[in-house]
Amino acid sequence: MPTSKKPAVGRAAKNYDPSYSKGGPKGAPKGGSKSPGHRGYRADEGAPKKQRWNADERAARSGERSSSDRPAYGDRPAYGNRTERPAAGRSERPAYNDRAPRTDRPAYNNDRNNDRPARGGDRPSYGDRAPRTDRPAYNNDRNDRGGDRPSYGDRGQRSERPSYGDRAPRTDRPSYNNDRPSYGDRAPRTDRPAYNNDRPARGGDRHSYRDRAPRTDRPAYNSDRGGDRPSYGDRGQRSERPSYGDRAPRTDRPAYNNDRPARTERPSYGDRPARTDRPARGERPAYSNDRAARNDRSNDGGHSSNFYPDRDSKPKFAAGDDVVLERLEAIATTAADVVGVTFGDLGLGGNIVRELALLGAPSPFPIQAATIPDVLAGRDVLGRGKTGSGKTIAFAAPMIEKLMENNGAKDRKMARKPRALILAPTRELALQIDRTVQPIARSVGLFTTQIYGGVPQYRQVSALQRGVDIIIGTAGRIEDLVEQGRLDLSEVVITVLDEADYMCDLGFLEPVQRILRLTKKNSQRLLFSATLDKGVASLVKEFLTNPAVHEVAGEDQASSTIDHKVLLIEHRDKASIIGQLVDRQGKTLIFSRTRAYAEQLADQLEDAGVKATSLHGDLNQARRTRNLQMLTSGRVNVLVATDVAARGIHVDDIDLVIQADMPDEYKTYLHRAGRTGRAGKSGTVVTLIPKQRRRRMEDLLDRAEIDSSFTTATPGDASITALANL
DNA sequence: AAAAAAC
Repeated sequence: MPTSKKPAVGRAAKNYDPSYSKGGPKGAPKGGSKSPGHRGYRADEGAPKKQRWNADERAARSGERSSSDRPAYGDRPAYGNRTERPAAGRSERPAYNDRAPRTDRPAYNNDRNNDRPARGGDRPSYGDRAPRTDRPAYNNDRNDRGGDRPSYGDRGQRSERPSYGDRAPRTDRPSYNNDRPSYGDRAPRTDRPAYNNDRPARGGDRHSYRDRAPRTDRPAYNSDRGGDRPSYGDRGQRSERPSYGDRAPRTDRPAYNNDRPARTERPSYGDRPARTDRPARGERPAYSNDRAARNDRSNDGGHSSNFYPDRDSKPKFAAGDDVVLERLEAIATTAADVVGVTFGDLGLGGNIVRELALLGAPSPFPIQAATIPDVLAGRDVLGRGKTGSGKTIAFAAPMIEKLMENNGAKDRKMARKPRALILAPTRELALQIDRTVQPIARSVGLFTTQIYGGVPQYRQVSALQRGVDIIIGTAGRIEDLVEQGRLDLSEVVITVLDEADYMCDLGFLEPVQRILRLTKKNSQRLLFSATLDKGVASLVKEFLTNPAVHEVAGEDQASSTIDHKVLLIEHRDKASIIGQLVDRQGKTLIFSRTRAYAEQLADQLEDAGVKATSLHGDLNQARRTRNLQMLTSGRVNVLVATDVAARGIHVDDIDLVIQADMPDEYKTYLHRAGRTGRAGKSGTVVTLIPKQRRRRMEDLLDRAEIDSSFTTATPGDASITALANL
């Protein structure tokens, strides 16, 4: 019985007001009541003048709330009702205010303003949001759009904004507010061109597809909505509902507790013998650059026979060891092989070729020329091309061509099962891949959707219900939807693993295996990575058949446009040295080993007046998406990230990568470094280490086959200012 | 250590 408060408030009564349970009748005045029986009553504090609790009070008391007062939300973990809440509910929104702050409360200080960007100009269009009835339209899977408006925290507060004043505690916010005005333009996202730049794949001079942005035919949704089916009449409304997506992020909350101290020093691995079982580059079998020879290699079978490591050698590759696995024996393609070859020559159809040109890829890069014919031929393919060499198009374009050939766009029936799957290790990467894949797919009438966590699932699910052909996503949510019976992978005939070697890492391998087992047996699988090695052997063995292995010749340190420097520093100087390095014009990406340190460092830089933000797994997806976008758009010059940003992420014009903590693995080094020096531009990688790490660092660089200078540095040294002036 | 799920 609702009026029986006993059970519902057991905890509250104990903690707050023992007399409460005897209390007054239900239906008493709202919070701040003068009724002694009501929980809002505060005899000692002139209730009348206390209109409303401020954030602190709410935080302090939120745990004591009686669910019977707010039956709808009491312990509601999900926001289920929220979506149904009638417009009227909005006037109640004050209640919501409490909730938002709550989520972050434990880590109030960490909660760098990032989360409230949206507040001001973002929501100008709220008024027209009215058409709630058209909600079905939500289908539009505008995933990453949602990202912009992280928390409904801002939502409710809208009308109550005045009360913001009480929120005092967030003193760290100041600079943010200043930026905020410019947020206004965010909503329409006309500035999105930046998105297009994200396409990781294209190196070279093609990074200029930004000009392509104004694709008026699908302006805003370009990247996100898997379902941007034109046939969906609701399109128009979309712009008015930009907001919903972000609600979900609450799930990230618990993670905030990590106040673990940033560990910058790891015990000691130094004694691990440097493994050099990798054959020297030169020893690799002679490349057959001959196209004809390559074409009939289908019967060579040679690659796969010695592809797997010896069984007894496996234990050597224990997790945690940074070892260089044997290279895959690959067919190498050189740039010279590709001269004069067009995408059409490789077997792609007219629509796709045209779309690629629009994307800024008029002719194939070596890795694309190498893998496209084999993918079209239906073979399993392993592809290795250095960071930014065009791997996304290398698998995406032929994959789409194949899907189209087999019954392609004719099959538009609702709830058709997806026929292709692209798996990525991080959500940002999945998003980015979709930005490349979707336009190509759309050019031939195929549809894509993103399936990744951290955002509400309903848009993803409804996209699936409408029917999509290509799924791009991360492992967790994909498995989740499969378990819910909302996603059926049994018709998937092409599966791509991007960053395949990483997907074989501890923690990723098993989910990936489970997902692959759900796809059609003996279907086509494509594995790509810049650091593809025999670490993928277990996957290859179970899921691939006689794979063709491709790489691009001549991709070594000598051909790199990246300059590497190691600074030997005192640990206590680290922050000030970073501050000095970052005092410059270009975009800088800083890698930290832990989320907490990334957050802390970003805070420190901001405090020092640097426009900086962070990217790591402790942020909700909305903030992740937005913070990355802030670097892309140039709103900040500095992004401090964990290794979540190490792989695949493409941001134009990052010219300096700073490793505030050295990476554990040589592969991580290569991927982090690969965020710069893209598109043939020059870039610099600076790694800060205490001098006792020098030996380990040298070993790591050896494994990565990188030459680097080592310089002892203290704050203010010329070596540092020189770097800052690059 | 980080990443990846949570209507």
